[in-house]
Amino acid sequence: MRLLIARCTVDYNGRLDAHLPEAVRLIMVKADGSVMVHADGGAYKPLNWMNPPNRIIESTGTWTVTSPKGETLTITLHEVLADHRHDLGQDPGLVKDGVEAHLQELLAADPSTLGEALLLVRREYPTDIGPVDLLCRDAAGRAVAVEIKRRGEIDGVEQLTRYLDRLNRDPSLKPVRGIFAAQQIKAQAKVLAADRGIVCVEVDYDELRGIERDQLSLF
Amino acid sequence: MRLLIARCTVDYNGRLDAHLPEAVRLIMVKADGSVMVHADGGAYKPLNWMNPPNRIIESTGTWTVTSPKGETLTITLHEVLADHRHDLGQDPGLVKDGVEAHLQELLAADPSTLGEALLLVRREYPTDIGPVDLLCRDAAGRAVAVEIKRRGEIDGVEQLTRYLDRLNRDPSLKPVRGIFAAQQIKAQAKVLAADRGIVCVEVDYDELRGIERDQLSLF
DNA sequence: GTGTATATCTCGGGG
DNA sequence: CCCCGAGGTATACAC
Repeated sequence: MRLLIARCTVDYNGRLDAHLPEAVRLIMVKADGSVMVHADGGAYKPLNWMNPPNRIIESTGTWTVTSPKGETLTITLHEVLADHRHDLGQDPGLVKDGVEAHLQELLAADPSTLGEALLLVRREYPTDIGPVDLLCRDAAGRAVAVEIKRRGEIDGVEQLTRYLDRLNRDPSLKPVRGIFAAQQIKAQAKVLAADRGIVCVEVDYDELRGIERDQLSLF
Repeated sequence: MRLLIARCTVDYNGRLDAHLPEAVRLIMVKADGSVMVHADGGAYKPLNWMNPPNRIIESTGTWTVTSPKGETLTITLHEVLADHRHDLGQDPGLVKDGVEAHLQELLAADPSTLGEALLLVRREYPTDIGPVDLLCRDAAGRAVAVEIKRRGEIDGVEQLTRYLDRLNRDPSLKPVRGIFAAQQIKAQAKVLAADRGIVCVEVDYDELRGIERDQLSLF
């Protein structure tokens, strides 16, 4: 990684055109060819950047960074105040917990946590406009589509509505009803869901995880 | 701005839980209190970060960053390889061109570029679920709602549909029809729009800008 | 590769 | 303050 502190002007031409007037900034060049221009505030997004892969041409006082997609970043260096180089090596990577995928796993493992007797048919059940998070059958054998979000907002209800519309065109499934599950569901989303006959369920992630742990500890 | 190169482990607890095993990384602390932990790849997103405002407590070998929202970032320093400090000063900021706002300006200035005689009623016409990009009247005096996107995708059609649904509840506007305008519209979005009686128009931004320039040069 | 959905999205604007 | 919409969104994942 190379860290340059320099008084510079920067021009980006690509998906849009952008220009940075002269000022002192941090220019970061990563081992994979990424280039970022940072100001001393406004975390964490750089003012300008180029995603890898890139070709970096360094001539006197000017860096030209080109991507295969035809984007260019031109950095004009007026004064270089520091130029640090460090070898960081490969990063072992981030371990995450608490995102939607986990919630989906937990609910797939036991759909009855949604408040009624449900049997999982398939996770990521495919339709021609995208996959439904869970497709289940209820006690009476009727199809139930479940859309899972970490935070339930209006877009999620729209999404589930589109899926229901699609699924209900399949005679082997029809009639399909919907359950919208999330850790928290916003009032607007609840109103829209109610309007469309979709049931809302707020699930407690920590509790769910606790239940799973308890079940595992039985063995 | 402070730039630390250090062998470290990092833990984030907040909107989710995340952990970084021991490795050499860049730790960037900005003047506004932002903290970012970068690896030597994977532009431009940090592995971990905290947005300002923050309280940073530095004790021997451990940094604890706390936000008012109850998020915490704990950095354990195993070995500090470098510690650079630089004063960058205030940044004059970025100048952009070519985004949706500009497209909206150009179409507002001359809605007839959408392919028929239209008269602008108002930009950002307010409804209680959000503002419609353009509200116009056609040659026959009928209301037309226009949704503008840089790239036309399925979400944009959903958005316009919601607006039309709202606007059609207003007797002074009803019936309102929709035009979905974008530089490029995806096939799926076109299908959904057609299904809902919404007209799709692909506009050429460069040409539009050219026309504007020509008109200006008449004066 | 395209299409779809997620994100500690970030960021800015308006009520 | 929240809510909403845009983004050079980036990123992962299924088809």
